[in-house]
Amino acid sequence: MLSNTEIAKKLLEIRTLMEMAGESFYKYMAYEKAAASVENAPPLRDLVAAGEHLKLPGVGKSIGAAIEQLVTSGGAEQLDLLYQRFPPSLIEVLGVSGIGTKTAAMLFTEYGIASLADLEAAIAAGTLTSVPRLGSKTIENWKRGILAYKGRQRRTPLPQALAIARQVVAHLQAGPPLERLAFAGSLRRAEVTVGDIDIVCTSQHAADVIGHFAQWPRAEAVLAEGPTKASIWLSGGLQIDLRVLPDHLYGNLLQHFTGSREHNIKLREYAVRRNLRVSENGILNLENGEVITCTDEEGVYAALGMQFIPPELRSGLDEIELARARTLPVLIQSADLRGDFHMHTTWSDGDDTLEAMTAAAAARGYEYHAISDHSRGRARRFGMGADELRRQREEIAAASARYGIRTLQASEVDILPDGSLDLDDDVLAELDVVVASVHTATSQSREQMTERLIRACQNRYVTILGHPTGRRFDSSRGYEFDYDAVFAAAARTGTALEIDGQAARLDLPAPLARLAKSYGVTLALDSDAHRTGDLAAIEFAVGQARRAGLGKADVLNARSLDDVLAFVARKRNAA
DNA sequence: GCCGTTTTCGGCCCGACTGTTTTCAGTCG
Repeated sequence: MLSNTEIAKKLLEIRTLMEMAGESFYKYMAYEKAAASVENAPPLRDLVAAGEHLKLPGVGKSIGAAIEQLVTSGGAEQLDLLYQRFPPSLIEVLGVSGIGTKTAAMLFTEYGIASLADLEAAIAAGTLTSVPRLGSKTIENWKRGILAYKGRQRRTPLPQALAIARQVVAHLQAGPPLERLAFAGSLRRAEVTVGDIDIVCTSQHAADVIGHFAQWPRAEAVLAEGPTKASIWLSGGLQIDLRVLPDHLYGNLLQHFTGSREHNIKLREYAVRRNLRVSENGILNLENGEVITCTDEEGVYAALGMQFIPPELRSGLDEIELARARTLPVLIQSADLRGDFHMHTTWSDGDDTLEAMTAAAAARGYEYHAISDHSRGRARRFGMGADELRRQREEIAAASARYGIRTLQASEVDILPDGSLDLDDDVLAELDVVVASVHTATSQSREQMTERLIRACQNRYVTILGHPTGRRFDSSRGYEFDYDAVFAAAARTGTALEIDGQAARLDLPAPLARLAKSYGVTLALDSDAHRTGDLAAIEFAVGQARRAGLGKADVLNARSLDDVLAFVARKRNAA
């Protein structure tokens, strides 16, 4: 079963092959728009089953049919036809930076180059030296591009990219004077993974800033270097783009570089209908030739007659329509959070003591937090049973009093393969909060996993379902289950679903959190910290929540302690 | 191929940088 991301990839493949086949620009661009739409949509498998995929923006009759085929069979008629003209292996040639569809199509039809291996062989044999408009510099760039392609990791997880971005910023700030600087692109939109790092800044010394940037010692290569813009490559293939403009254009610049691409296209299409041309250089009034420049991003959206659109919502779905109607949701913010329900200590697999974690939680200004060490689980060395929990309770009371924060006792209890829990109900009943998670038997069938999770929701003591999909960037793709069935069960039983902010997880991902909200589910944003320094990972959970369009009312830990305890009690008493 | 707060037909974002060029096509974001 193909995931949304995989289907989006197939649509982009169709788009690329159509361009090579000489189809019209707008025809293949429609596939690109549809692919972006699919990325942010709820699971297509379920949409297609309900016939609702045709409601996705950019998906009409033709593309809708292709999506249906991809969902049911994993392939599409149209793709097969295109494969008759161009081999699938030609796609990898386009992965080489500097080679686009025109060049790839030319290399294939004129020189029979059908794969990356063919291209390497042709370069080595020198057969391309006689090709018109192909000089030695281009060939050298391709060689470098091939190396980068081979060494390139997949898209970089957001937390990792952010750490690198901060190092670049430190380098930039040590250079020529800057006025304002910000992360842009997918990093600012809090996408779960980023393809490259975009940074914008304003300065009166653009050329010097660019030069300083290009000389960053960690840069493996400088891809492009112009008067206002440069791109570098790090070893491993991550690309960093910097754009520098004068400060009075900061709003236009930030808006432009934050994207997404689809958001900008839609925004500009809308602007054109109002005789306005939007770019990073300002908003040009096509009627009177005046240029509106904006010192902040709010000004850009205001000039277009709409509400400010938070970066996390700029996906190109329906945010522009909502902003025009002034009906965008008011998104949750970090400052709204009053606590964190998921963290570990040295009582189980955490690195820091309960006291240290409590002090750190208090230092973040929380009203409450929950210590949720693991249950004993299968062969877990430090997991906690009834006795350990009882002893831990005394330590919690002492720490809570010392740091002036309400420390709740929780457990991250394993959901066993049959959906029962690793601790007995009478033990769970003594806890303030219960986070239930799947850690074992993750290869169960979709049906088994669905049953298992629903049964966990039905336990009156389960407050929160932890990292619900089980995916991890470093190891696991996660397990499959029927999202609709489980989310409906969570809503029905008053069980919250977690958005786990741990760097390797970010689970639930935003499209699923959005789906959960549509079922009326309450979400809990957690750090899943195993050391004091990781409590800040809750920010990543906030990012996903914002992408999902969640507001304060949707988030359990944006509520007061009394309201949280009432949420817990309501479920316990309802059963 | 998709879409509509002037349109169900006639539109469809915008600009920077590179290489190989005497004016621009291709690529990229």
